[in-house]
Amino acid sequence: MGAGNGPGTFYGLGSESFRFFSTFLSCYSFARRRACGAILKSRRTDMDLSKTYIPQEHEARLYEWWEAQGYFKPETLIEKGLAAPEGERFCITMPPPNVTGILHLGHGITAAVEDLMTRYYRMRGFETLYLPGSDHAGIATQNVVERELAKEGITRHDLGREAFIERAWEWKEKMHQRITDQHRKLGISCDWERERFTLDDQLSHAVRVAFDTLYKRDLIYRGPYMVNWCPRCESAVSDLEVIPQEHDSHLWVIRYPIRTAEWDGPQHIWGSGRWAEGATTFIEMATTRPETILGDSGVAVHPEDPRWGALVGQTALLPAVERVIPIVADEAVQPEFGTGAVKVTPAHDPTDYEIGMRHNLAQIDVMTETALMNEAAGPYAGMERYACRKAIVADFEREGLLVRIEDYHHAVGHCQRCDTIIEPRISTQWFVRAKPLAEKAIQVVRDGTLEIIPDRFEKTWFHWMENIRDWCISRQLWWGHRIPVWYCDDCDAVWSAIDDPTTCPKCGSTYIRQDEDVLDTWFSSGLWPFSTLGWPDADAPDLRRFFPTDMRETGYDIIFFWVARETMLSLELMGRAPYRWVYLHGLIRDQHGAKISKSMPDAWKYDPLYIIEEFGTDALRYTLTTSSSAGNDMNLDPRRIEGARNFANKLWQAGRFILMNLDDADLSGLSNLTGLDLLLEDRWILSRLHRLIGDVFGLMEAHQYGEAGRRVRDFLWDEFCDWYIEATKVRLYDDAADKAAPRAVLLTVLEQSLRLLHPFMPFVTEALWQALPAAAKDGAEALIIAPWPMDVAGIPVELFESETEIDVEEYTQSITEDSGGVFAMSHVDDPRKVTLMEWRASEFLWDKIMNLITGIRNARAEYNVEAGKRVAATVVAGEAVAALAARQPVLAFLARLDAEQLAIVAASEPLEKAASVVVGDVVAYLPLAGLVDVDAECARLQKALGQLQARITASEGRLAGPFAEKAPEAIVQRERDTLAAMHVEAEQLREQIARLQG
RNA sequence: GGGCGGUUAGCUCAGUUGGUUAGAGCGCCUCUCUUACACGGAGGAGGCCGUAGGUUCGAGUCCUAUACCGCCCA
Repeated sequence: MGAGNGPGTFYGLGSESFRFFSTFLSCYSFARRRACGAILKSRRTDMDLSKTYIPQEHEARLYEWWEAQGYFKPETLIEKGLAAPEGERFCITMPPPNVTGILHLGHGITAAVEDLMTRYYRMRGFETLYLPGSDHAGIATQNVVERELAKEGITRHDLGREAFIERAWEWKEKMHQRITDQHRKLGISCDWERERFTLDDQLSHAVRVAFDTLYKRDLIYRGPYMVNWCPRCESAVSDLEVIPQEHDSHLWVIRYPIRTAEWDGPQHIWGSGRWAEGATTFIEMATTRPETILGDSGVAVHPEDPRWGALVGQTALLPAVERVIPIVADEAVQPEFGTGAVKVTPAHDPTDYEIGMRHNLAQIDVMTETALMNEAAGPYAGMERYACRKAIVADFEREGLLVRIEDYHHAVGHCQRCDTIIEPRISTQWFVRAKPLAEKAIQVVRDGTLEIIPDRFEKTWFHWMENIRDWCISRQLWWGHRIPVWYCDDCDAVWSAIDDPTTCPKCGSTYIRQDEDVLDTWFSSGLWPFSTLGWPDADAPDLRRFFPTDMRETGYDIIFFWVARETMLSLELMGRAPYRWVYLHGLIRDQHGAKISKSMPDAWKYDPLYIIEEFGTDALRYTLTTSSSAGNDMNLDPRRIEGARNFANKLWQAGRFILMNLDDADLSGLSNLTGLDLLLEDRWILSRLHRLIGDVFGLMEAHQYGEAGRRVRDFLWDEFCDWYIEATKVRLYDDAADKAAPRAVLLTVLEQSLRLLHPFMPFVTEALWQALPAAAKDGAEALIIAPWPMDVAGIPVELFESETEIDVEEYTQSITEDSGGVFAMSHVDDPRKVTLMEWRASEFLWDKIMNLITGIRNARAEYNVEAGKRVAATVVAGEAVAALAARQPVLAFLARLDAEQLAIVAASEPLEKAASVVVGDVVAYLPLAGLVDVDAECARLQKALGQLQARITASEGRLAGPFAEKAPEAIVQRERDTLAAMHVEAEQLREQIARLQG
């Protein structure tokens, strides 16, 4: 190997395609110092791209090569002069995947979109950093590790905290390795040397500083409040971690006896069936959770409810535990629900908690941390909560206190991680005061500092932020960042510290202990955009250079979990928003819109690794980036992936074709395309490329990535492959023809298109690009760092765009007057502008030729002309005769006409017994001897005329109405032009019909 | 209950300042293994853009209402 900068340094692949590749690379590095024509020549004789594109032959080696070359690192871009040291930069931090398991398509689209952005900005010449990492995912990881332990028949308590954490680290190492491998397979160009993990020392330090800062600002507090308790995880969870699920359940209507003068308590024991004997007055109410009866400390009715007004102020006797509870009036009670009275269980229901606070009712916790009934539950102590429910309902029935049972459908909160039913419970926890943070987060979105794409999510953002509740951040787990708060056993001091203290700062006691709990995992990932860059070290170079970052790209499903928290924490700790844009992609579902889960029978079809194996990474990435638009879900149809695979191959074939047709070409003309003898189709494709580059740039800047990717594909397949490449065959297959122009244009268009497509399909584009001759690359050493196209042959995409819409007539005339095909406009002084106008004008004539060819092919098909048969034709071209005649061979080739018998004339008498193809004012006659049936031909033309006539009528109607006065002049003029053209074509059709009938 | 999104060809989806005849892939029909490509090529069929109103010279696109599907929040 030459300078050792080729993939061959890393892999010794023996395929033919690869041999060419390494040969070429060695040539390339050599060529940087001196001309290597001879080597280039020998290269082509033994080179051969594989017959089809085989992703496996390229992906791994290219990835390793890119990485080894340092292309993923911003430093490399500076060193190579591809980005300016203090110039524009682009930074995106990867949403850290959980170390719980393997990647799915959600991670796939995240990686694909983020890498697309990264590669785009890198090629744009920005100092670009895509920073990877992973998340310890506290509760989720702890759960999977516990499940692993369960297989061995042990619990985390058997192991103890330290040993358990060791096990969790082992798990993390294993999963992290797998996740990283998969990300590499996806081809993402992130800087692995900057990879972070939320439990890294530095990031853990950041968590402590963040906590300490917020605590000292009184934005973190601790206290006993109603929280969502997961009895399986034995931990509090935040509001967002509770997933409501619809359930078919019951409404139990029960009654409690009122203490009266006649009856002030039971004479018989609970369960005897005579407990309520003698009671005269009852208050009736409904509950969905009978087991919480045991924790009731009151009954509430609406103050204006006439049914129960008389009872307010009296007391009821709570069955089973015989607690005397007051009947209170509270606005929160909905009179229309159930009986209008509700039991109040302040320790087990958020609403009841509020009511209890207002009326000073006791908070009686009747359950343990694992949701067994505790001693406060009296006779039910020790029972599991749902067993207790059953038992207590039975007892109520026996005692005549169960009025009825109704069917009831309602939503019950489940733990996001383990699906256990959440038990609302009073518990002492740590909270972040969210309101002041949310106000700033609202502000930055309102004033446009932070832009959310698509913008409809801003509304969601505001709504959530405006109704935000304090964030419970403590978790009763072992895996995570331990809360940096210490308690002194001697003086009861409580304080937060960044470094572990050894003594109490107040009394000096050494009897201090750290809080047992850990922080919510989102607290640490909420620091991600700056902790990964070195914060809290304000002088960390990455922090200074890359913060605030530019993009947060993620699924909209975690906008609150993560994006909102990142933003709030960044605004509070850094004083500014963590990024400029939030780009939210949609969720991926299967082809029928069902959520993809491991339990689906065809889940394997949606495994990214399977897809990569089967279709290649590029196919997956192209599909994920172009199959939907921002914020919208995607029903991923495997057929689309197949289509993308086919596209990669199509591109490969185009590359093969071009390389095969270079021979020992002199490619010196590449740098000065406009100096070559460019024919109509050359100018056309260059014009199309010029437009494409401009459009794609606009789309990328507008974050319309999917549309950009589709445009490039459409251009490559429908214009470049189907028309341009086909058209060049006329010259490439003709030994007498000038091949320099088509070769140069083929190479230029392919090379520039590969750049545009690279962010979408990094591997096939790089592999192909590496195979192109150095002369076509404008000095770039790798496609991944090749500059983003902004011009074609020195004509910038933004040049005079509005002024260059060409007057077609002027152009056509200028070449009918035998100007040698050169378009001259004396009043335009900038030669680039003249060229561009000429290119634009060529679109008009080439369109005409394409339409003519399509029309002829259509007629051939209708007359069942043998596919390969060359037929004679006469084209009556009117004033386009010079332009068409100049491209006579292409017309003959693409329409399968007999070049010897193809006449292109300005005017002619209609041909007898010929099919006619009418395109505007041009008519092609195909004398299909013996095939043309007059009636059939008439019908064919009549059909075309009928369709055209309908459009003419519509157009005339439009122009006769208010349209002509009210619509903008340009639009009206266009309509007039169209109508005129349609009249011409209709006239031609009528003539043909008349000829046949006459 | 509040909010958001979707509803476009048989299927999966594009369609961003309203402007000629609404597009793609796959599938379907006819032909074609023509020396880049059958993971291909040529030709073709297929849509009153959920429904009803409205604004406008002009609506898939803007407004209102409504139906169905989905999501988020309470």
